Amino acid sequence: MTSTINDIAREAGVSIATVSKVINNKAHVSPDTRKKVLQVMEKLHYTPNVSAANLARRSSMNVLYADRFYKGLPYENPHMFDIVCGVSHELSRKGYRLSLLNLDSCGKKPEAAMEEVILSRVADGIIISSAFVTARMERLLLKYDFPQICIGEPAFDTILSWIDTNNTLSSNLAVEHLVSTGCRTLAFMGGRREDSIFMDRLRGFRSAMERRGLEVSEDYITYNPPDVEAIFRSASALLELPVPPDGIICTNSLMAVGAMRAIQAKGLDIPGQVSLIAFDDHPYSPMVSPQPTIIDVDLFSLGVHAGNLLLKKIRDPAMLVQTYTALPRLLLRGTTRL
Amino acid sequence: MTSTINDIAREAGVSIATVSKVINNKAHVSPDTRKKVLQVMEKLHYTPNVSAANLARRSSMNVLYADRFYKGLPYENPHMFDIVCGVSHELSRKGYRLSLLNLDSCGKKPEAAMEEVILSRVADGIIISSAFVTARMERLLLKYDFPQICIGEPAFDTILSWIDTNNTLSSNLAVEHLVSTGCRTLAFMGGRREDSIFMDRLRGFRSAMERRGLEVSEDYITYNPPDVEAIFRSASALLELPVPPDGIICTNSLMAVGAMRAIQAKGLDIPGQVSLIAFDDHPYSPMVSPQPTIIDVDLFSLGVHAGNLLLKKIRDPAMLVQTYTALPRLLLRGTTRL
DNA sequence: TTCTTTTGGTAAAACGCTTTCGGAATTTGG
DNA sequence: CCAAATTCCGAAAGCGTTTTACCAAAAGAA
Repeated sequence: MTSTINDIAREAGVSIATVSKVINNKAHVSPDTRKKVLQVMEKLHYTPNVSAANLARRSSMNVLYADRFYKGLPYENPHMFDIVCGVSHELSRKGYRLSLLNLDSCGKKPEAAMEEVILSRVADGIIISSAFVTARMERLLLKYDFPQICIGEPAFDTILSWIDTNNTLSSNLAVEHLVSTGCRTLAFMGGRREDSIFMDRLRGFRSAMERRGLEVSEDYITYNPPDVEAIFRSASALLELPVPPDGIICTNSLMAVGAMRAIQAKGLDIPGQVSLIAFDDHPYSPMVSPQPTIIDVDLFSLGVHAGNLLLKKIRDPAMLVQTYTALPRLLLRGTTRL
Repeated sequence: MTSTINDIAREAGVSIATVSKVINNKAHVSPDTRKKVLQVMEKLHYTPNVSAANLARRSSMNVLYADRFYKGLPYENPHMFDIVCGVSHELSRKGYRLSLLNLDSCGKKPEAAMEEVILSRVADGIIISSAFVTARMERLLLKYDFPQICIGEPAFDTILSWIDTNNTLSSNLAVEHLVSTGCRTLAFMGGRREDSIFMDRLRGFRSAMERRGLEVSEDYITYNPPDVEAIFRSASALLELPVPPDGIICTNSLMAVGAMRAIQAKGLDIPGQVSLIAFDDHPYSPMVSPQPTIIDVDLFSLGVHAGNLLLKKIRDPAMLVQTYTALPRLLLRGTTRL
């Protein structure tokens, strides 16, 4: 059927040990022999059997991305795929493969599924959504000293490695930009109180304001459900305040749309009378007019970074814990002044 | 270190052959022995080594999803991830794993990468984007009789298996809905002529119109670049025609936005004076007002179907070629009459 | 009873690699 | 020029499973 290392060895008149050395670019093979072996490999269309190599080498050249991959997920989390692409890109450049581990629909508890994965040696490391990183999960990963990177800072104190976006810095950047373009009264439109990402951004907002000696009244901070109409009302209320805001920070694009509609409904000019800045870019930005100024993060790069970090840990098990936060960037568009 | 099948056999006082039978749920093991072995496995936290099993069994319980996974991809193709999720979900339910094969950044030509993948036995089958299905690729897959499903109908006549959305039927559904809600003059806003998906939809549009005995003049068919301003002008031009359309079919959401702006700029009512229907739903639909009526496809299910079909082929190599087209669905929202 | 199946189990041979170890040949150093 | 080191290569021992071939004992069929 397909050729094996034995066929190559026989045909090239060498031992399989030598062929193995050629395959893995190891030393102690003369240029002539190497060339000969390579020719035969080429001729017989030889490709090493991955399972056999994995077994002998005690490694799979494989990494898992552990998360929930379910219906409509791009709707809930339209950005997650960007990270996956980044990881995959980096790994495949380095000769590794990325497999998806569906921690939801494999019929087992996440921790059980994880232990099985580790013991079965199906992967050399794992990239795991911090949504699945419980204390038990942490213990498991540490127990086996399994190379790992969490996507998102875990919700508890941990000594696992993680990477995340810098939400505090993002808020700071937003405030900085609004203030430097002349805004005096800032409002903040957040999501639900339970959502840590919003709360991080709110914390960042408060500290950024404080650092600049600007006062922040609770009246200018709103918490909104993911519903355009509710957001519209919430933004309208902000504009009714005795001193209405001249700069609004929206923690996502949906809020940006609701807020913009409210501003326009009041007949106010954007960015002439009210500036607006939103978090997270998305494919349909051009749909709104004027196009919103955005603070976001290059998630593809974040994925590349995660892959890179994990590979380092795999190659050097002694490597220490790492954390990394990606810097936000400002996409200057039409809803803030220059 | 971690326990092997030998440890289990010794501890349970049986041979490794018996343990193997227990692991794989095979016959010829007495209930008592089976129970005993299972207990020992549980006790020693035993999980079979995947590489060893793969090698012996000559299969990998792994499937590849071959496509381009690159920066900003969710922007170009925000729906692709939904398919991946569907495939992953179905496979993991059946005990298979899904790996991503980046046909772009692995440093080889797609065909070379594919041959390597097949020969290395790293996967039992492949799901491949038809963007990569060339004639050479087809020959390769057929030569090795490698289980495969194309995502999207290949651009040439092929005997490979594929699944796709039914663009013709989608157009038909759009026409049907518009006509049945009283529209008389329909316009069609397509993308670039090079893009097969648009052309399929256009073909479907023409035949649907013909079937109803409705005339379709070329004036009512536009080809647009992915740029809101251009789309806006194009839609405005449509509305300037001697007999302006009272129903517009937009082949994606961007066009819907451009068209809606043009209609509203003319002071016309949606859907009172002009109805509008667009292809493909997306996470930011609620951002536009009124929310567009949409024709789309459940891509997650399409992915599930693809995974299912591939698994069948893997388990029964004699299975014949299959094609499948997913039925579109109508999401009735605010831009068409009832 | 006697012959045939079925059941429960084992030993041993793959599966296709990597790696260690040792030996011969060659190069280097002093 | 000789000892020491280095290079090149092969034999053989794994790696941890699955599977085949075979055997004894039990069950069924006649």
